[in-house]
Amino acid sequence: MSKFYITTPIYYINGEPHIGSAYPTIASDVLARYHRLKGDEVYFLTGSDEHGGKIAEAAEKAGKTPQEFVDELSAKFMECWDELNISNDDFIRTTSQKHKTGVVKLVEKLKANGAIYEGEYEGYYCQGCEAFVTEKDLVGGKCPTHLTVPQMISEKNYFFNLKKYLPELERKIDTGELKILPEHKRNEVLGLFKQEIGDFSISRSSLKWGIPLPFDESQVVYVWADALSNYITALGYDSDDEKFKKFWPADVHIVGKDIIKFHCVFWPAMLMAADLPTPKAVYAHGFFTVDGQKMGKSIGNVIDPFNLLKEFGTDATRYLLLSQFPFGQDGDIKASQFVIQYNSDLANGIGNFASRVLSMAEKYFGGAVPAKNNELKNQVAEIWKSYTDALENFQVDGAISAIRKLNQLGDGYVEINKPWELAKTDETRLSEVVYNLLEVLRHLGLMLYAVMPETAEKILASLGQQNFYAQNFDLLSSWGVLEQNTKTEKISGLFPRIQ
RNA sequence: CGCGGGGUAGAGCAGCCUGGCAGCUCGGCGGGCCCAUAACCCGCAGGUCGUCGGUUCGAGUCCGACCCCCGCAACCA
Repeated sequence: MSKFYITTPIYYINGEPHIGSAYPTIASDVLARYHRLKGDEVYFLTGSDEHGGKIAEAAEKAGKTPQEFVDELSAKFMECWDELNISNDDFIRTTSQKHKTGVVKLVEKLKANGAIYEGEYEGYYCQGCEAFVTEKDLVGGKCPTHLTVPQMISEKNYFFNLKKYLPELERKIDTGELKILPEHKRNEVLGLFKQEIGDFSISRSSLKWGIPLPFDESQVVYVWADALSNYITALGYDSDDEKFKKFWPADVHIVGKDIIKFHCVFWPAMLMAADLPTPKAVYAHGFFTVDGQKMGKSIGNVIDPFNLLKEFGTDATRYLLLSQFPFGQDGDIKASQFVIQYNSDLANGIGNFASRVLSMAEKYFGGAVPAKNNELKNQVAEIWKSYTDALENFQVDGAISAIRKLNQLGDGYVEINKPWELAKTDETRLSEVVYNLLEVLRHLGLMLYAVMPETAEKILASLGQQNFYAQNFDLLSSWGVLEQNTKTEKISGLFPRIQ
């Protein structure tokens, strides 16, 4: 039994949870559930990034203190994950005491190891925003919100000596000691090393809403040093030694492609500087457009996960989001496609298959599993292989393809064998066919568990397999687990059609 | 010369790394079936794979040039 530590990004909560944060969270949940089913000891972490100027600003706009503001929003995120049936083991908040002490210890360690030096940060500073702005933010040389010309000022900052760690880091990425996936993202990161990568500042004096720097309390730990640390502070870096030792390094950080550089360069370098192992893999997922356009409030095409949940329910929402395009690539989501796909894959596909198979068992055998038969053993084993291969490589969409294939195998098998005719002519053959169908349904349920846990449980329960996750996975995924005379029960309305 | 993604059937996508029958889902059309959630199965139509050139016995795939679209990202460290 091995361990599996998987993380999502921690979301910057200056707004409500939306589909952009739900997507990687669901995908990570699928991977976490798969590994648990396999028997791995899993630690699945998500959380919220709650410091920084933007949050202070948003809080002020809402007439709240920053702490009140993030308390409310982080609760919203937790509620959303709860409704999506996310099985995270912890939800790390960067304003939590556990995190703060961890960050302080990490920064002290970096300082002690000589990885931090004092320097000057130069940039345009907008008095109105009370923050540094980049030239890109300016409109006609002025701050777009305050319509003033920002001043070029410099302040004392503490810098992280990134350069010192780059050659060793490049080697790790090159040799695959730190895997960056998908492949093209790895090339992108290696490309960064060919350009100049400058040291970055890990503190700010102009910010108030953050963690005070232990060796200079006039400064605050700058966001990235603060946020990235969550992956170790959640495990109790320097406070809960046992948990930390057991799960660190992370097996995979699931990240958005916008934050690759921070996760593949800054973060591993910081870890190296603190004498800690680097993560085994960073997996970057893609972004999506909605109906061909970038999702945005101004366009009005934002998809709210709570609305999807209301319309389709937890399991279908999970399925629909993950099946739009390959995980790890960009793609487009069409709102109109959801209903179509729900009906075809879930109602007509999985729901109907479960329904037809279980009612045959009921009708022809009085709801008892007939004698075993191995006719579909090899075909199902092959589909399992594509399923596990996909998930071992974080290809969540590949698992969905395997599920579809198994569903098709089952439906096709019904047509070929025509049980309704066998019922009149050949009782023995009928029992073989129905056994095979029930066993296919069991495998389908098992494969569904990672993606649609509630549906999986319903299907497996209908076959008398309530305690499936407590069992040995190799056995469980092999053919012929369903014992003769096991009681079956019909399910109704697994996925009712949507008109 | 900032960086990245992309252009393959009516729609959405895979295939390209590692060249060898152009594939999947939805939709359309036709047929079959009656176990099932008006579900399921089979077949058909539909593509000069963005353009031009090159390499090759063979190019969607490799090389070069060009055209066009999108993003720099989830509301913004």
